[in-house]
Amino acid sequence: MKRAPEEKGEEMGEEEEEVALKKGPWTTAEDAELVQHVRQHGEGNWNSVQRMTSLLRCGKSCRLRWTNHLRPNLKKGSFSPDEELLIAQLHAQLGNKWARMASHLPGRTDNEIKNYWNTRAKRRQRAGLPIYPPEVQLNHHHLNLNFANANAKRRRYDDFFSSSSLSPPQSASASNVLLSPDDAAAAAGYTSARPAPLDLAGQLAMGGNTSGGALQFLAATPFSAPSSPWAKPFARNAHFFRFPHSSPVSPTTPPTPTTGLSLGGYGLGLYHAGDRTARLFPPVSQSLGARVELPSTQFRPAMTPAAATGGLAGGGGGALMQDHPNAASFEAMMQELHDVIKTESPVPAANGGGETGGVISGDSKLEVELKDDIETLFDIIIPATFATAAPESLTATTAASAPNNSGSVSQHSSDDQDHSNGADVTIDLPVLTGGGGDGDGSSEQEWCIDGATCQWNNMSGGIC
DNA sequence: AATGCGCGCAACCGCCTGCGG
DNA sequence: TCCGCAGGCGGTTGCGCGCAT
Repeated sequence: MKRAPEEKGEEMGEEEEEVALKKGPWTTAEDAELVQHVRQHGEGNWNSVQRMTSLLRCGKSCRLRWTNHLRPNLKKGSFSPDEELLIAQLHAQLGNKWARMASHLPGRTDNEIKNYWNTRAKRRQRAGLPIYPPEVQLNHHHLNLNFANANAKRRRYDDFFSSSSLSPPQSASASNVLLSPDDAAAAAGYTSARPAPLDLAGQLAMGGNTSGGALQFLAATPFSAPSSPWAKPFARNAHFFRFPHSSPVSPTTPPTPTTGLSLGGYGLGLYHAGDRTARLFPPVSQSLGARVELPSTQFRPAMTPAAATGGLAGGGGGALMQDHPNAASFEAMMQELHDVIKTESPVPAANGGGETGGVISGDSKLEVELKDDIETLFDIIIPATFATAAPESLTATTAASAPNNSGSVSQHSSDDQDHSNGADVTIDLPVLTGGGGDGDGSSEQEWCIDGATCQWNNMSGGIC
C-alpha cells in the first residue's frame, strides 16, 4: 500500500492532484459521517468510503476507526478481573493472536487487548514478576503434558502458534520457572480473592469422578455466571452451544437437535439438526483412564478424505460412537462441524452485535466463528479441565492402563499422522438418544448471556 | 508552579492473505 | 499462473494526561 501524502507534510508534486488524506485523531464530525456511511452501506468496501463521502481518510483508517471505536456494542472501560484472567488464559494458549483473543471477549477490540497486555506484560516484566497468573502456568504445565500431540496436530490445521512469537508455554515457564505456584502467586500479587477461573474444570472433573457424576453439576458452573467470561466467547452463536447451568443433564436428556456443540452435564458434545442422536464428550475423569472417540459420519453421507484418514487410528473415522474406534482428532471434529455447517447453513449468521455483514458471507463467517469457539473449548476449557485433575495421575496414565470406559480421557502413544512425540488425547463419546430442547434454532437465549434472563430454568426436560 | 517521566490509548505502518480478473 | 486490490493482523509510534519531584 502506498503511503498517502501526509497532511503536515511535504509539498505534493505538480502532477499529484490527489487530495491529501487526513491523519491523526478523528473528529466527531468525521465519526458521524463514517457511522452514517456504514448505516447506509454496511461494513466492508472501506476504500469506497473516501469516494462516497467527504471523508479524507483512507479505507484502512476508516475500518480501524469503525471497529475500534464506532461499531455498536463496544465495551469501554477497564477490563474486569474476569476479563483479565481470560486474557491471560487466552494469551497463554494463543500467544499474540489479538484478533482471535478479541473474538472471545465480546465488546473488546484486538487493539484494546493488545495495548492492555503489552503494558501489563511490560510492567510485570520490569518488576521481575511472572506475566501469567499461577492458574495459567498450571494450565501450561498440564497442557504441555496432555495435549502436546493434539496441539501439534492442530497447529497444522490452523497455524496454532505464531512462528514469529515465543511459544506461550515457554515464555510462561521461563518467567515462572523458579517459583512454586504459591510463591509465584505471592510474588505476582495474586490473591486468593481473585476468582477461580477454572471452575468448569472442577465441575467436569468431579462429574466424571463418580458414577453419579452428573449430579456434581448441580453446582453452578462458570458458564452459568451471568457475566462469566467463560460463557461470553460463545455468545455470538449461543444457539450452537449449550453449557451446564445449575442443573445436571440427565443421561436421557437429549441435546437440542440442531447442529452444534454442547457442554452438558455429561461433558462436551456435538449434535446435529435432524439427528436425534448426539455424541457427547463425557466429563473428564481424574483417572484419565479411558479413550475417546470423536467424529463419526453419521451426520453426513461421506467422510471427507482428510477426516476419514487423518489421525484416526483404528480406522474409526466413519464409525458411530458405539464402535469406539480408538481414535480422536480435533481436526476431524472441526472438519466434521465444518462439513455440517457447509451443507446445512442452519441459522442466520448475524447474531446481533451490530455486524452488518461485509465481505465474509454469512455462512463462512459463521464457520469461522464456530471454529474459533470450538478451538476455545479445546484450547482453554478442556485443558483447564486437566489442570484441576490430579497431576500425578496424568503422568502415570498409560495407554495400557486405559480402561476405555466412557467419561474419561486417556493418553496413548501415537505414531499416526504427525509422528510427533507425546500422547494423543482421546475421549469416549457415548451415544445418547431421544428428543428434547426446543431446538428451534431461534435467537431465544438458552443460556445466560450478560445477565439476560436465563431460560434454562424454565425449560422442562431440557438441558437445564 | 514548572518540569520530567511513565502510562494508556489511538492511530499508523508494513506485511500477509484471500480473491477475482 | 500471475497480478493487483482490498481487507486483516500484529507491531510500533506518538500524543495527551496524570503523577512525582
